[in-house]
Amino acid sequence: MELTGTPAERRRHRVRERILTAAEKVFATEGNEGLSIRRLADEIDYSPAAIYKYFDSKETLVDELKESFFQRLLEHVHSIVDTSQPFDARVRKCLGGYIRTAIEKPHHYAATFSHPGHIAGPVDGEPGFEASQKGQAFAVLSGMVAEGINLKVFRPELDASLTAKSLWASMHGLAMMMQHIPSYPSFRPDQYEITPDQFIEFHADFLVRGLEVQK
Amino acid sequence: MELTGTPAERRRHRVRERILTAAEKVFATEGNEGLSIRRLADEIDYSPAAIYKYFDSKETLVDELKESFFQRLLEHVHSIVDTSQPFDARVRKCLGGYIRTAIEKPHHYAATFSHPGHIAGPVDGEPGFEASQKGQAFAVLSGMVAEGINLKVFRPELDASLTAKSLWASMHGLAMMMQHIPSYPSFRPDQYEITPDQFIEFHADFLVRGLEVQK
DNA sequence: AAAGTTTGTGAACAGTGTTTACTTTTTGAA
DNA sequence: TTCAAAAAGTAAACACTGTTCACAAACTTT
Repeated sequence: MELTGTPAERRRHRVRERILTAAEKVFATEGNEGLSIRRLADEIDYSPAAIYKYFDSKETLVDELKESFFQRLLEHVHSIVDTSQPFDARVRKCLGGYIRTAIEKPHHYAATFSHPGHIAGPVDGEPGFEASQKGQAFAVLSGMVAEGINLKVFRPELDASLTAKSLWASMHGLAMMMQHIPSYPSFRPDQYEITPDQFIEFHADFLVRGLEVQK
Repeated sequence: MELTGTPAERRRHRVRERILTAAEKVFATEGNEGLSIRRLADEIDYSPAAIYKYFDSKETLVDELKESFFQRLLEHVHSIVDTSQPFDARVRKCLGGYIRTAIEKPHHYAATFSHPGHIAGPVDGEPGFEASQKGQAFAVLSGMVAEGINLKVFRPELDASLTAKSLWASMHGLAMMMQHIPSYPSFRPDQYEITPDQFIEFHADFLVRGLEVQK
């Protein structure tokens, strides 16, 4: 627990956090629609107008929720990538970990990528892109692809940047599908049962195989 | 122009269509948020309450918009598949066509796959799935994969159903990314310019190559 | 203790989807 | 043609939403 700043600042920070944690709880379970300023005010025993002393709008408040979610997502992927496992296993775990984390908080993930809120911002090539969360996530992915090419595991003619974008899109797609289409992975229960985790593995495998050199 | 039914029925149908086309116009440009019942009522010179004589709720109205969009999407894909082109070209055109149509009406596409509205419904294995739009779209895709396996173009150990799901998710992901992340395809303009169409092609190619037999 | 700033509030504004009671119009049969 | 039943259309209200504004209370600083 940090005890920095004047008492007033600390008090302010405490209330701000109370608002954020209350918002986080509602948003995680009911999403943006279920999160209303009045309800939030009720839960922390303040008036609705009070919240506007701490946040400019509901959107900026939710943006902070999305940002800290994306931060966790990024850290999780990073923690996998930084492992000293064989390249192949690392890639698969990284892709799978991304989807799994995305599915854990569906509302957060969908909101992050649906409204041009925080996922907008600097684009590759523009100043500040590398420092942005999006830039970091992209760097992890395209770095992995580049490594695969160097290791001669992935095809040499591949462009790391473009391939990373295709990979990300494919991961993103599965994350969205598994959220929004009921029992997406478990189609055809007559033939064989397949768990979400197994399908994620299948998907990651399907993508990685497309990159590998043909021998 | 069909002249079926009693005059009353035809009149009713005409008003219903007026509502739908007005809604379509607004929804296409401004999405669900921009489409309000009052605004709709204004545009067709009725009272807001009148609309509820034709639709149970705003949601069911929008569901109809989504449904007819998905119908067009399906028909477009079908028209490509039914071509007598070489298998490889057909697959690529089909995948690309899907994304292109999705991007043409971003709000429709995103809404269709975001809220469990009409994309919900019977799941593979349940009765009525094959007849549903989702079921038909899935049949097209998994049929193509099965054909590729038969032609020994795709790897024989692939499961057509699972693979189709992975493919669909990957397509879906790119469609969403290209909508929501500004200039997704054109990253790294310093290295080389790439148009959205070129990126879609790259993506489809990336996916298909992962399915092909290694020679 | 006085002045000034921050924090909190009740009430209102402008929206939203939806329902209710009511009137007008249209329909179908006596 | 007349007349009751059904359908179409509406104004007004309800219960929400995010947000703002004038004002009061509390805390800080001088």
